[in-house]
Amino acid sequence: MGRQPCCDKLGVKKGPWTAEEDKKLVNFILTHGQCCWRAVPKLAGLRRCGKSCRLRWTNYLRPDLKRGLLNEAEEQLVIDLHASLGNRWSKIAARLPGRTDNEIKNHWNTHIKKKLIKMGIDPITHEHLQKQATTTPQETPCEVKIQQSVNVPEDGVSGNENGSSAAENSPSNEAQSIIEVNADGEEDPLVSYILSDTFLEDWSWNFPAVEDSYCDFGLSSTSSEDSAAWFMDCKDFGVDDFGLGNCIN
DNA sequence: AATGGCTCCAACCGCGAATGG
DNA sequence: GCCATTCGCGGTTGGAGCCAT
Repeated sequence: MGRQPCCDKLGVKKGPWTAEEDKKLVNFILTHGQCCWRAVPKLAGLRRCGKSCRLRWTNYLRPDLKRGLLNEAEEQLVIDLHASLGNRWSKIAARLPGRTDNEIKNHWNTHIKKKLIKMGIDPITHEHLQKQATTTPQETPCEVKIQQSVNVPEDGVSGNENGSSAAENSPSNEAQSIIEVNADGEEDPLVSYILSDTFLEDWSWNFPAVEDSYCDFGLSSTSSEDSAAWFMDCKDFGVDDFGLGNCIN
C-alpha cells in the first residue's frame, strides 16, 4: 500500500526557517500549546510539514533550551551516558536539561568524537584503541573510568536491546549492571542523581509545563506573563518580534 | 583578494514505535 | 488482531562561515 508521505510535497516549503515563520509557529504554540503536529502548519498558517514544525520547535524555538556549546561537565556526562546508552541521543538529552538530542548528536560527532580519538579512545566502544588491537582481557584506565561513572538508567534501557548499540558501545555486557562508583568504591553522587528519575522530575530545571507537552505554556492563570517574559529572555529575538509586547510588561 | 578545503549545525529523510479506530 | 495514521528517533546532508594557502 505504500507509506503516505508526511506531507504533500507540493507547496510545502523546505530549508531554513525565516523569522516570520518562527514567529508564526511560536505564536501558535504559545496560544494553543503543542497539539497534533500534522495540523499545526495549517492552523498556524505555515507552508511547512508538521514534522518540520516539530523539529523547529524542539530543536530551536523551545523556551527551555540552553544556547551555546556544552560545558565540560555536560560533555563528560554525554560521554558517560553514551558509554551506557549508545547512540540513544534522545535518552541522553533527557538527562541534560535544556539540551536537544540533535544538539548532543551534533556535538558528539563534531567535538567529542574527535576528542576521544585524539585521546586514543574508541568513541564507539569507549575502549582504548591500543587495547582493542591487542584485546587483552585486562581493563584499561578508560574502561575503569567509564565503568566507575556510568549506570544503566532505571527505565531499563540497557543499550543492548537492538543488538547494536550496547554491543558496540560497551566493552562487555557487564557494563549494564555496573553501578557508578568512584575510585574509592563509592557511588558518584552527581552521576547517580543525574541518572535518577528524581532528576528528571525536578521542576527546578524542567520547563514549567514540560510534562504537559507545553500545552499550558503561557496559558496558566498564574504564570503566563512570567513564562512569556522568561521565554523571551531566553531567546535571541525580542519580545516585539512576536508581537507579544502587550502581554509581557 | 581569491579560492579551495574544512568545520559545524540546522534541517531533512526514512524507519520503527505508538496509538486509535 | 489488523490496518492506517501520527509521532519520535537516529542517520545523513546541505550550505554558511571560517581558515589556510
